[in-house]
Amino acid sequence: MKSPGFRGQGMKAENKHAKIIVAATKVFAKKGFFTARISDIAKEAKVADGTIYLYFNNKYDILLSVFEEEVKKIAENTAQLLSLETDPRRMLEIFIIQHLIAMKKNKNLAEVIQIELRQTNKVIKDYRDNKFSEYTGIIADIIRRGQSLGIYRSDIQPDLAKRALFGALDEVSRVWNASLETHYTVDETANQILSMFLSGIQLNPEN
Amino acid sequence: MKSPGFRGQGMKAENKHAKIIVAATKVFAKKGFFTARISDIAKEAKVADGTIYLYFNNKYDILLSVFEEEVKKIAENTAQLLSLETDPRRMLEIFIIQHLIAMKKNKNLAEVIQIELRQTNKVIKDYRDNKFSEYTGIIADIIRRGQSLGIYRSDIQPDLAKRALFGALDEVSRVWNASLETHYTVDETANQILSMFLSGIQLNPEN
Amino acid sequence: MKSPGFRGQGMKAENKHAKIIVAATKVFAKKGFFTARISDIAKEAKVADGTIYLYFNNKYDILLSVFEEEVKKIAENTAQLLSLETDPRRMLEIFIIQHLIAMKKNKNLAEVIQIELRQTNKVIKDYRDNKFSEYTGIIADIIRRGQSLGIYRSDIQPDLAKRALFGALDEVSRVWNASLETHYTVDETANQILSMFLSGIQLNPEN
Amino acid sequence: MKSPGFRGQGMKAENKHAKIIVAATKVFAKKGFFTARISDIAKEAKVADGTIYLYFNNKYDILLSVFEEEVKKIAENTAQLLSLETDPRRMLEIFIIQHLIAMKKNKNLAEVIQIELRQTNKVIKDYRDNKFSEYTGIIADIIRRGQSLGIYRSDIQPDLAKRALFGALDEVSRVWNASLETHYTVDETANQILSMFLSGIQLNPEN
DNA sequence: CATGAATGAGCGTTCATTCAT
DNA sequence: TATGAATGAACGCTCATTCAT
Repeated sequence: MKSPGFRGQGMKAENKHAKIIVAATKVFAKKGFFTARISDIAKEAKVADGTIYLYFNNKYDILLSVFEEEVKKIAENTAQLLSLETDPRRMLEIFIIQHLIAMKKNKNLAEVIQIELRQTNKVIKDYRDNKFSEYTGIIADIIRRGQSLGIYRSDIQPDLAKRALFGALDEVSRVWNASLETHYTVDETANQILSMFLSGIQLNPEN
Repeated sequence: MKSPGFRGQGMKAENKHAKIIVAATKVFAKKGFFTARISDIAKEAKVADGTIYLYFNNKYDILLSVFEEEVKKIAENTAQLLSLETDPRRMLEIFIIQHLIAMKKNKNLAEVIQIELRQTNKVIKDYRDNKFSEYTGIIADIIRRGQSLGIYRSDIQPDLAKRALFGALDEVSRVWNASLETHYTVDETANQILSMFLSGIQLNPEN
Repeated sequence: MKSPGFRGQGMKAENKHAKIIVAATKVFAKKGFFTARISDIAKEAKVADGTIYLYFNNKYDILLSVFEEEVKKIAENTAQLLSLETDPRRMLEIFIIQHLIAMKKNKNLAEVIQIELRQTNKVIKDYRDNKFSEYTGIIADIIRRGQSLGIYRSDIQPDLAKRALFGALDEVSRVWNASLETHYTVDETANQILSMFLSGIQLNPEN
Repeated sequence: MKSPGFRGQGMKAENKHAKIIVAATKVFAKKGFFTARISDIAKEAKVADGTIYLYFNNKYDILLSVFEEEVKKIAENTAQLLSLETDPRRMLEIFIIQHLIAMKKNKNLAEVIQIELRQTNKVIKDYRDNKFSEYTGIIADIIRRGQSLGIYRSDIQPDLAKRALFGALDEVSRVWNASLETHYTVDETANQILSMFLSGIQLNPEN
């Protein structure tokens, strides 16, 4: 990420940076990282091709920035909501709902996270995962808390369950964008996933 | 996919086709579809660049072929094993284990399925999903069978559960290739996923 | 070359123009004309990129200005010193020494003259040569004077000798900047060149 | 420098490589390295742009190759002719004549050597000079031989004289290409330079 | 069938120049 | 005058695809 000076920028620069991020998210989601052209992003953002390079080092830097900035928003929002809760069951519910809401609200972003970030090379993946781990790590934390409270089964591996839940959410919300089948509302979906997952990991399932 | 005539091919042609598929699977898994070059595949297959075009129409055709052929193997293998079973619980177990075994055995393929097929454009995705649906549809079928037998909760949407389970398996096995964390054996993983998922969808979970 | 109005400039403008010339000379010498960026010059001159276009029409105009202004200085200085002399041998000595001193003193300029002005196209070269001819023409004039005085060999072609001497001085002083070998002082070098050249063109060499 | 395989190339490949070298020499001479476009060279060589990259790594590699190959020819030719001579005066004559002949015969090359190789950065210059030193070093060797035989003045620094002579030849032949003035024949020019230079460095000049 | 040299369309990126402030 | 963000034309290079051998 770059930034063209900081004199009296105030808002102009911020706007342009944001405009490019939004445009890139849209274009990447629609065409994929490799198929997307810089000129596509520029056109979408209504700036010149060269302008993009005033704010980003290269094409991949745009992808990373899109990822970082957008994921940060979700992660922070979710973390904040969770800080008000103590019941691991409610916390799981919150995470699931928030994730699905975010994915549904920003379909472009969903694509970017789910699809584009599975590309490129290992180095990039590592970087991505470090960032992403912070987010998915929330799930594992909730599970561990539930286990220490005797609510969740102790034989469940938090890291495995974390992946299983994230994978389930990821695949489920992918449908919304691919629009391959009739799809369900966020609430329906969240309920289904939550009830399955909760029953699956709870010690004494009562539903 | 092409086929270079049928004059006196006998076996050579089949061998070359197969060699290219294997090479492509390896190269796509390692470098990704867009980053992989035709010459990489040719070199890996010990074949001239031009030879590839005797067996495939274009680069994307190779990807599709890799997908079709390899997925067909898994699907057929799984279908055959399932035909010997009637208990929806056992059937789910078989599916999960077989999928994870296949992913672990053929890491290249796992990457191709999980990563490469999330790229390219919508048209491709649709095509992919039609093919892939046959495979993941197995899960939905098992669930419906379990529901009609009164074993699985009737409030569970089979198509949603199908996606949730596939997503969970997909994400869980992704770790094996990315090797980001200490990972579990196939059996461990299968047990965890199975027990979570079974408890989650069973009407009266007793395990 | 431009000139930004003449309202109340006084001195500021002159300073800025000069600052840019100095900066450009330095940058061109270091990076070459084509590799040098306007922003490099602007940064070196501690001026905004756009400011440069208040004083020069374009990048090439800067190069020309650098050349013109700096060569003019040398030419005028040399011409003034020569006006006090009548002996063609002393005049040649003066030219050689002055040229080498100038090159040594202003290494950046030396690079600009020697290297940068050999780039660009024919049109430019012609222009350059017209300007430069005034300077190198001094050598031919000295030789002609010496020939008419019967001191220099009449079979020597002044224009050829002019080029030979300038080429020798040019190449010899190039070493100082490229610092490829142990190099000699101005005096040493001047003596060597002078004694060689004088012996070469004198009618009755007595040294 | 590259080469596309070595199976049964025999002549085709060689031809194409040579064609590109010739075309590049011509284009570089006409437009200069930086102003020359790869597509110019390709067009001149009647090949596709991409073909050039089958034989050269990049644009600069073409320049280096042109330089190396052409200078090697001159250097080898001159060295061979010199091996038949022992008189330092004749040897100097041979060098001067051969150099001027080569420059006159291949005007494109002359430009490339004289102009283009003064560009780019220090690293390149060093490389150039190492190569070029082998050639200009011949002059210094001749002078040293003449000094040890008592024919050339011992107070002359061979390395300085070497540069002076090369610079003189360089500048003199530059005129042929710039065609700025009426110019002399090779013989005329060689005679003038030789007689000046010989008189300049001989111990007892008798001409 | 097999080869791999040749092709050329296409894209990421740079940077001289402009212009609104 | 001065600034520097914005522009967009231009180019080096890649690589999927073709085709003469």
